[in-house]
Amino acid sequence: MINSKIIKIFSEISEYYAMDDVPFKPQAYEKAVRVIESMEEDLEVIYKAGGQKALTDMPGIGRGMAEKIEEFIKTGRVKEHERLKKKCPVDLEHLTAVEGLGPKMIKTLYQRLHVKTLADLEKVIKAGKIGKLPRFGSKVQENILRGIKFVKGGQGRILLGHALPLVRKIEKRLAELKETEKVVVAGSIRRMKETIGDLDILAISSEPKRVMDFFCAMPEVEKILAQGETRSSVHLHNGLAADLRVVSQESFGSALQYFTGNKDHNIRTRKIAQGKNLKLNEYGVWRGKKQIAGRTEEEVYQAIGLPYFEPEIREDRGEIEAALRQAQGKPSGLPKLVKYEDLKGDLQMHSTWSDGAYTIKEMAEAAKKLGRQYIAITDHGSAKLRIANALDEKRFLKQWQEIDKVNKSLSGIKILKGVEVDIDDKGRPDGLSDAFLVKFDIVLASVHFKMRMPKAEMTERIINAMKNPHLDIIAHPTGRKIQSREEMALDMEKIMAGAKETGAILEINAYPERLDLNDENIRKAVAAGVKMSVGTDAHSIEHLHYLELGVAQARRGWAERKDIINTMSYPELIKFLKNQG
DNA sequence: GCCGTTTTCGGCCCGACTGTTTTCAGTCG
Repeated sequence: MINSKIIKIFSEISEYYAMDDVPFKPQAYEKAVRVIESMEEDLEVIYKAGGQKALTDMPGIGRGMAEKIEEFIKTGRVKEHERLKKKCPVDLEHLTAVEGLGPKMIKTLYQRLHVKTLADLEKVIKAGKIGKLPRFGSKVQENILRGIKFVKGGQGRILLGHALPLVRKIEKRLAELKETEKVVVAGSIRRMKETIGDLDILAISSEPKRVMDFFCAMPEVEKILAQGETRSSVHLHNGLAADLRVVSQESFGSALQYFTGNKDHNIRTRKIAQGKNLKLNEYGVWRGKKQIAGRTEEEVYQAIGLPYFEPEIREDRGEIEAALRQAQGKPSGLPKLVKYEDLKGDLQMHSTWSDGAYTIKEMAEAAKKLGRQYIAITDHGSAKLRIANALDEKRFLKQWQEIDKVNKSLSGIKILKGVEVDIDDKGRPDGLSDAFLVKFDIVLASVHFKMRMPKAEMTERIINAMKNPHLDIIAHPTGRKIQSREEMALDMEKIMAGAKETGAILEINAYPERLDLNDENIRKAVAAGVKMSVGTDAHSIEHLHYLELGVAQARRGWAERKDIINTMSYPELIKFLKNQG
């Protein structure tokens, strides 16, 4: 996969052009970086399949960049990048990560003091050499030192599921202030992106100063980066940066629209406004100096001739085009996204019978409290019994007795007898016979070992599992763990075609580290007409909340209610699973 | 450097905050 290398090279080219005030090129390279960051396919594969043409078909990639990608594939380098790097050979990746340090300052530091790395930078500041440079006063030095510390603290993006509890706590606390009329968390949290880089909080208040004072004094705040009347920025102890913006009622909708993003969606909407001789900014939609919209997002979108977009799909991944098609009465418009409350049950969780922390009864009671109508207990089944305390046929028979008992004693929730069975390297269920599997209400198949097989064999392995009529769902189909384990090598086109043909269901595993399928693969499944299920993979009652994360990814993947099987009622689902075989 | 149902040339989203610049550059989102 060469994408990360191209991303690094293009980012650096962008910074170098910015150092020299080259107009427009930096933004062009930045845009291309965002596009490449959000794609899954390997640029090299795309190039090998379709040459430069296939590359320039991507948004933001034109001839110049396609040539550079080609050059990198052929020679392993990009001459223009090397030329620029030679002029200013510095560790851009880490220097630019320092808050408040941009290309101009990095250039000055290199030219005047030969600063190349974070260590160099720390050294010259501590040696008192930096104060002689223009625009490097004591405050700047202090901020840079703090920024270096922050970068070294391993600052990265945080998993959505890990950030949400704190975010909601802060949101609630601000909302309860008497000085605030409304508080909403915007940004990637509102879009429910799988990882988030910072918090963007928006508030309506007629006393912004007091709200800002309160915000900056919260116990989670480690350092105040900026504090103004309309915007404040802080670093939190957990490594997240948080921004609070206070806006007026009249501008709340446009501010929410703007700070929800993403950036490319916003650029598109602003251009569309421009095309109608309007201006869209965070204060409203303007015709000349007259504000014509801004109180609500619906109003803002309407004013520029667009429908409302659910936050989860605001990624400039075709939603604007779909809306425009819809406006012209053409097919393939915006989807009617599955709703959070459409989910009736949870189709993967574990109990004390295998590696869960709570009994079947405790899980069922907790799920009922969350409004689930049914759950599937899917304890591990495998010949490799030592793994995750997996069950054999004998123990399953005992476990079923317990499920029957709990089903009798609990009203208002149904428990399905399920299993998450390992599949071997040929896609065969490991340790449980077909004659036994058929007795379960629902069977999940998953890969837990030999995850590094070559692409063709791994794809074959999964498709073989799909062909087995006793296996209903492929659990966490790609095996990835966000920020820690790569996806297994799979030909997703073939996987989708295989699922469509066999009627196999692909799981959207809602566990924060997994979110697997991810949003883009969900989109492919939707397009292929493949059904999906959402399961929390809960190992404790606290994890049952994760269902929301899975639905969020389904929404980000443009899934509708019909695409997700656990939007069905219990009787519908049982009938559906029986027909599946 | 990219892009195009008003364009293959002439545009390119827009504003807040900081610091030390006495009028604005740099950075960020």
